[in-house]
Amino acid sequence: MAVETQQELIHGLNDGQRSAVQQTDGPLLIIAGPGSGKTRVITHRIAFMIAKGIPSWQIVALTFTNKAADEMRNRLNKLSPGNLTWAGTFHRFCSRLLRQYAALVGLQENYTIYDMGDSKKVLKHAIANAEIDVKHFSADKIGNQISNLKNEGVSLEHFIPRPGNVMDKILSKVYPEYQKLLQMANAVDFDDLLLHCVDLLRDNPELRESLDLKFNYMMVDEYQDTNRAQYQLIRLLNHNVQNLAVTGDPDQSIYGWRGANISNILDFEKDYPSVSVVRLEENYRSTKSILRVADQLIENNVRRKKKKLITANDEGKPVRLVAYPSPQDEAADIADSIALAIQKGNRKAKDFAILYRTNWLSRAFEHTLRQCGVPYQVLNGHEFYQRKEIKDVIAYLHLLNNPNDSVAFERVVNIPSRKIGKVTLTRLQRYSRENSISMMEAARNCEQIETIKKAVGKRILAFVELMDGLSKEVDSEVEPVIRSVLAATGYREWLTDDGSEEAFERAGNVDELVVAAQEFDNEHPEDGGLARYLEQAALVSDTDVWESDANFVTMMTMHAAKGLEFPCVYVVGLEDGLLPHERSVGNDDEVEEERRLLFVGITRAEEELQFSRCLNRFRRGSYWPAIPSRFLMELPRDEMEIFGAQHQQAGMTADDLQRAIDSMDVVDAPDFSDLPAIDIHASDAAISVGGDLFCDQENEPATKKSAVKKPSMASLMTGAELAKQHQSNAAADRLEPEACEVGLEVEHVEYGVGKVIAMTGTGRKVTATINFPNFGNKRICLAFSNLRLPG
DNA sequence: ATTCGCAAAGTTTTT
DNA sequence: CTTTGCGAAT
Repeated sequence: MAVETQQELIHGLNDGQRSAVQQTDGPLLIIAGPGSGKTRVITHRIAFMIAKGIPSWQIVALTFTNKAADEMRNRLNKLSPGNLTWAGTFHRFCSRLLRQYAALVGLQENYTIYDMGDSKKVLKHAIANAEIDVKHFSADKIGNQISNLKNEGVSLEHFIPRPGNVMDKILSKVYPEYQKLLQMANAVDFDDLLLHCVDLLRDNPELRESLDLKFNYMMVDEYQDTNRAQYQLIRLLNHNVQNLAVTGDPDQSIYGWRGANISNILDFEKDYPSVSVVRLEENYRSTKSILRVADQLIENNVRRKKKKLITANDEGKPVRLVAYPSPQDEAADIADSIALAIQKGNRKAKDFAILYRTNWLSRAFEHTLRQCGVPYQVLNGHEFYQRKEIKDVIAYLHLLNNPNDSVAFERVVNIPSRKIGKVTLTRLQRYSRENSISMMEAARNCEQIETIKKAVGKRILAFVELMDGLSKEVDSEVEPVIRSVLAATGYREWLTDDGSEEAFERAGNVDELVVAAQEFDNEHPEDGGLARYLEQAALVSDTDVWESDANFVTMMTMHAAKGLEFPCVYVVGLEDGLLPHERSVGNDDEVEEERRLLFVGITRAEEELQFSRCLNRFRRGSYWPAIPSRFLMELPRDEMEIFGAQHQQAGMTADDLQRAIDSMDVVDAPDFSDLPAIDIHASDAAISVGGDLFCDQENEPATKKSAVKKPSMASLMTGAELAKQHQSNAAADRLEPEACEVGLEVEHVEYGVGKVIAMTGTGRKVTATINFPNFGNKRICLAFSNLRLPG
């Protein structure tokens, strides 16, 4: 019977897939291009192992998101019911491991996982305690450095500051203090979850060996996105027993910025010399025309192993590239197209995805989709859990679960107001630091603190008693605990006190939290409880909340889209500075990562794909001409459909472009789903020619060019456009920062005419000190002001 | 202790 | 142009 099952499991797989499934032992590297049936291979491989007689509890599968893990578990349960394979994210895996061995790294099992906001608060305390002047290194910078160290697997005792390095000198003071505060709070940050586990295994050889044996078979998905700490963890758990299979695609490595090390996958063959390598190159997802676009784009990366994308799928429709006058047009047209396709019955809402580089780009689309009555879901971050009211309630739960959680203490001690203010808090903090105890302990002993008056101490003790009382009510279910907290603190009443609409909405969010907790209780009858609930709340990711079955248009970042697929994909905002992001230009490796990001975006599409960019983009207060993304030059434009660039020709000046923009007739949204396209080929369109506007990166950025707009026929403009025009006109004769010099007469909207008497700063921070006859001297940052020449 | 007002900074991407 | 954070005032 077992043999028959094994046969069934490899039936219908291609050669590469089959060989990956059948090689259950020893190190295995699966290079899997997009849409190559990777998840299928992984699940079938695990089922195959189980069918072979390998105990399922010896198998661990590490995935990138919880969603991917759920998906895997579901599929696996169909192939192999009742199996005990552990599937989950690295962070969850480590979290579980740490709960068990917390004491070995100086924690208690009920430790708290701090999110970024929480860790930042701790960091600020650490910086203050270390008496570091944050003049030239911001707290964020320092935090990033610590995070980078941790991602590199450098724990405190392995950190050796380089002599003469200023940042290292700061880190040598802040890093230890930060870790000390975390430990006192019995808390970890995200990076610590991994790092503590690495330390745990490194420092306890016999434990390491037993776990190595216990997790006999390991699989790691998205291996190209693992960082050094994760790499070390994997190596530590696959030393004696090397039944390790990793899957990944170097072309989809998009997390370098958070420490992902692309050489982890490129060097896998060196790390495990006896490795077998399987390549899954056939794509089952996309049309030929989409794949050619993806292929040609990624060919431009230098640091890469060549790989071909092949598919037996149809040719499909040509990929579209559209230039819109403004983001409003972009959003309106795309929403219209989607609405029309749905209306005509060609598509469902859930067939569409709108992908972008940064989260804020979703706003315009939310607006237009709502107007068109198209249902949508936006995946952005842990937005729900970041709300003040939610964080407040969760903080109470954290404090109940882990009374030493000082960040939670500081958050809720005066919410609702208990007349325990900033000064009192500072006194408690000092006491807690001097005695190396948590805030809660300090509060308990507040009568010992001379500087705290009796009356205040009484209020503090009342709070301590409140929490003590609540902690007795903590039981196996979460929902009743939240209800007790709300009841005992009067939080909800405090929230709705002012009767405002906003307050009402917030109360609604709190209610939603209660419902979510209830659901959690129902779904986790065995393995629930406060600790697990809080762990889950801390480790949810963007895509985890994505509802793949519900009928919504999906909007998310290209990062979040990894691993997903949609029939129709819109990749929007393809402008230099957005993609590639302005913070990566100038660094070749980072630009290559941006290119991979677009590659990921493209390869999400099954049947239809549209790129778009805008000629103007609203940034920092007003509209600026936007340069097309350099990646657009790298696509096979001769086979794509190009819209909206009709007026652009090689050799245009900025003014010419502006005139073209003003007379653009793309305002009436073209209907792509239906009309025969006006096919403007590359030879006709300026963006192909390398006209200096688009291709010559040596040129000054557009933001520095004159932004003069010629008025166009008002009768043809919508209200939004008029508003936009107005704004542009306001900026029309705006003084260019580099034209400003001492002695110049300038005019300010509010202060009138004045004379520049001094200039300070460089780049965007150039500031002029200007003497206005009626207002005296004013310091004005040129990049943000509306200075103009008088007259 | 809270509230108000002004100034500076700012927009990646996420476990 | 917004938001956030800090400082001063009540």
